[in-house]
Amino acid sequence: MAGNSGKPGQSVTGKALALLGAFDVMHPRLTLSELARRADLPLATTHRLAGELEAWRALDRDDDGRYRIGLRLWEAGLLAPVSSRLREIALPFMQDLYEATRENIHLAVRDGFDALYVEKLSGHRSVPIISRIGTRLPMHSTGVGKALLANAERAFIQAYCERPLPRFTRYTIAERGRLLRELRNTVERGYAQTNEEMTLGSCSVAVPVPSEQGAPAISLGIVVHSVRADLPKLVPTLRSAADAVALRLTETADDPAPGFLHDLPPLSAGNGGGAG
Amino acid sequence: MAGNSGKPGQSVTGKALALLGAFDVMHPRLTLSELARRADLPLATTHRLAGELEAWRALDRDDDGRYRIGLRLWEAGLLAPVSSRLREIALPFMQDLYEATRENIHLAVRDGFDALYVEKLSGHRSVPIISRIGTRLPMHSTGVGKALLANAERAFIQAYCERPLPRFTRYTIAERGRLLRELRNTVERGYAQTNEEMTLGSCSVAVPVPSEQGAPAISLGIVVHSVRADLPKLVPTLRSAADAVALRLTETADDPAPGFLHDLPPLSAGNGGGAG
DNA sequence: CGGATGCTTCCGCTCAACGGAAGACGATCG
DNA sequence: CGATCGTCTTCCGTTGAGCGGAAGCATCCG
Repeated sequence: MAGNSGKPGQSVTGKALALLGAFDVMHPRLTLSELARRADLPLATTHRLAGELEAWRALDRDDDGRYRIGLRLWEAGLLAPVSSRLREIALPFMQDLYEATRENIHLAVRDGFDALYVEKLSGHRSVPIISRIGTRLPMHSTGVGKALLANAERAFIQAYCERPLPRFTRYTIAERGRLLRELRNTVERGYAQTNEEMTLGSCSVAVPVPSEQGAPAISLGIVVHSVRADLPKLVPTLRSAADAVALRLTETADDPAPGFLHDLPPLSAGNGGGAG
Repeated sequence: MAGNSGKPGQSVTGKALALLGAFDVMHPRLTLSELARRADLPLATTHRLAGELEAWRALDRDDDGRYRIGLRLWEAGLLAPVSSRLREIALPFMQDLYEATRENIHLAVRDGFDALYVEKLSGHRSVPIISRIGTRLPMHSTGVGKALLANAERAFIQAYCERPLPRFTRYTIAERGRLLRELRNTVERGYAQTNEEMTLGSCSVAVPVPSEQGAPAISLGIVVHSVRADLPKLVPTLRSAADAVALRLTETADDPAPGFLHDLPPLSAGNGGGAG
């Protein structure tokens, strides 16, 4: 870097991004030293860069001096297509599903080898589960995950199965052969199902959201208490919601800015300009 | 910058952030040239930096080469307290409100002179309105905004009123004196109300979420068709939801990572490390 | 085919970025 | 109360990462 020591070859941008990447669900608040350690950067460097990020409000500071992800970064992130298009379109349908069941409703996309949770609705009556928006869970142990995996390309499924398959409960399908069979069943049935495979006490059904070749894979699912035996009954409702989402997605494929957005009123804050 | 021309005094980090800041609701997809123009950077510089951001997946590219906000940035943004704490806590209560009314439910915080929408629930039966998660609307013309403004410090209200007050419909309260009177009423009543002040055809009620001194100001509101005359009837429900949210917020004030998060399973993708 | 527009690569110059070191601060301990 | 430790902040001389104009491509259009 433009400097006189340290390991060369890392760009400033890379370092700044490493700082952002130092935060995760388990570590949403970090002291300067923790930040430096986790991003693997010298303290002085971390201090300077974090200061710039803070000035732009990509980071915020707590009263106790800890760093957190800032409002401005949150705002920017919401412009990602998963949120500004997919979530926006799917939400009303998910609400319908919620009204019908009052259970956890999940919307996930495939990203790498994970199911990435894009939206989750849950009320006070829903089973508490670990999924959260923006987190990743494995594809072989979750409903939405299985729906995504079962409908992926053959080579992808193969690659997935060749990796270690973590086991979470005694019901998790962690054996290659069984998983492959399960996935074939899933495709035939047209929907995925889990029974206490991620968490004891909860089970789920999920369906793929039909998508064109090349478009990101999406799925929609419901998680309920394992005592409910009539899960498959929910499948038709689920499927019609998924189909409706797919339809809206193709209909609005090339809207520049989604929805009915006339010009927004003049804003005031949060436009602090570049740091420097 | 470490370079040989251009306007000095701008840091690399500042430029990278300027690129992120070039995206907004009206411009969620940008070509390289647009990006360069909007961020006010030379094309070559934009190209290089955008490339690094893309490598980290802070940006993505469309099939047609346009840049968009990337998944990784979206994930990072979700770690901001507004999302990972406030939204997480408020959502079930908002669901209850939605079940009871099937109307638009809004959660907003005060940021600068704007009401920043943190969460919005709406189903197919709700009035379509322009609010979206992550967008800002003025405080004098929206329900949640008035609830925030009315309960702000005296000096802040003063400062707000001295700025121009944009008018959106013929019902918008755009006169200083009337606005101040309206805000006093709001405080006395204990809830804010709007009647077609932002959009013709819709009106709203909102209440502040009680918060400690120094904590960010939050409010909760409902937007309905203007034909519904019984809006104030909703206030008690709304208020008890707001109180419940406030209580949960103080109860969980210093949880490190929210909720019941045992260690997450091993992730695979989306951890591409720094760009270089 | 000429001209306009937009994307990508090249490359030598230079100053922004670097980070060790030292100072300030605060908490804990004997 | 002085010593020790951990954390945060500032300073400053050195240098290679970043710079961006310019040239090269790729499309599109009349």
